[in-house]
Amino acid sequence: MVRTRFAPSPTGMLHLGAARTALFNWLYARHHGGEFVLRIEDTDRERSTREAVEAILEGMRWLGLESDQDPFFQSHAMLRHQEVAWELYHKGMAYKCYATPEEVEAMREKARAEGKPPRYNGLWREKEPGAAQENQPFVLRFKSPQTGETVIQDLVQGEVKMQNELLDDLVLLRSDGTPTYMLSVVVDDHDMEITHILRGDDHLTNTFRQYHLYQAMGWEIPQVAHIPLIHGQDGGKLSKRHGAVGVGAYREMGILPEAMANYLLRLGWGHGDEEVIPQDRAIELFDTDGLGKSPSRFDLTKLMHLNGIYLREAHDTELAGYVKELLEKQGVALDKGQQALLERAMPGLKVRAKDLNELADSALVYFKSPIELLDEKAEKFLTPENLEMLEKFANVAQAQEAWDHEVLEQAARDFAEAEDLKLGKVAQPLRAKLTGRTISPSVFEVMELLGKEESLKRLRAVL
RNA sequence: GACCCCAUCGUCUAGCGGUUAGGACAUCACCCUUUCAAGGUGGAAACACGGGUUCGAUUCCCGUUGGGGUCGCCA
Repeated sequence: MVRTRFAPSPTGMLHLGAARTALFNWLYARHHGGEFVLRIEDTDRERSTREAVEAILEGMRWLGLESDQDPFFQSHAMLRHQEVAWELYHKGMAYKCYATPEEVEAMREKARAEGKPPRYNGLWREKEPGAAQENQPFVLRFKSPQTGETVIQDLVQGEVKMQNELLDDLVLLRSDGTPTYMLSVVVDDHDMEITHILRGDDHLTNTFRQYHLYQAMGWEIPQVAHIPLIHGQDGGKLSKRHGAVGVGAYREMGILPEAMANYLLRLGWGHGDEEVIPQDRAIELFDTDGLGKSPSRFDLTKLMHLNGIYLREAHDTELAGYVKELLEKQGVALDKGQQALLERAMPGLKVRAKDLNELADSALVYFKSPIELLDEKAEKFLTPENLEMLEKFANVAQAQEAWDHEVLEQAARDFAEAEDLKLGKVAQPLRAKLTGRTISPSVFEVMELLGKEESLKRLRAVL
């Protein structure tokens, strides 16, 4: 059975790249009817924080990427990792290295100077510790093969080769006895029976070193797929200087999780001409053959476009729920009647918004008075002549028996004709007076939803 | 610096030896229109370069250039 994992280290926000990796792993498992698990790689206790774990879980929940098991914390498996390290040692596949960090650094410098890859030179590989090493600190290093080449079959990159002499003897246990990342991932992926690893291609070179660890333990090697990283607009690795990199920030920008997931899916993965791919369709289509080999740039504009699409297709009840919350945050509480109004107003509002914040703001015309909302552009429409004209129109409106947008629009058309005005010359001042803004859904729709009483009240109010 | 990876419109991508090189975002024009959106129609826009292989290369191979990644007792 297919089993994938997402293994973030909890040192900050849920990065967009990480979110995409999580999404791919989740989709791969779902597509193949397998399982998806979350492993928190918190072995660096200096940098790992409780808040970061929360942010990751929160982000995953938001994106709808539920895992099939409770999150596994790597730090809890430390004993197991050490056990494997010592097993390797007893099998003669690892050795104690007494070189100090300074000595190792010197080796690197020397190699660098010789134009070779900076690496540990294997000083203690065959050397037996003498009396001088008694009670001295040491690290446990893995005996990496020094000759031949390693070939891995990557689901995305294809066949990738590496000369083994380029690999140095990686540290398995630090001088304080704690396991390193390189050891822990391998042990955990094996113990958790992970069959497929989809991760950023910054891990590609690690794969060669991990390969030999699997071999040394006689373990089966999982399939790997290294996906190119997400870059910023300038082509560099996506980082803070490109703007928001945490999914939480996009949530706050009013992005719908469905849109975020769809956008992330299409960054580095494609299926013909399909652009709008909701979750169930994504599960149906996703596989590694659709993954691209070249890095892609993050484009906020396209994300926003997709958000608009999902916004328009979203259920009015759902959107009204989001908006209600956002309005409450700004201190605008809605009673039951207003909530119903909000939902009815949604079709007219959602086609005009590109994110939830805009949507919430546009809904204000129904809940705040024109005086409160009045902006400069709208004010310009409220000239003495226009106000006079609107007074006349108020009488026309009041005379209407039925109160719906069609009737009102026809009344406005007739009125405009009688006054020898274009409809726009009536509608725009009307909008300004009614909403305090120059942008809103159809004024006639606004009037219908506001109701006759409220509409006339606003129309006749002295600003 | 060494090693590894990548290279189609500005961006995301389709293409898997023979296509008028397709779609989407953005952009421009027009239409619709009470504003703003949405929508409709149309336009401009790409195979990085140089060698091969082949009857024929965007597609296969090599090199150049450009970009990215990795070289920790971080993960």
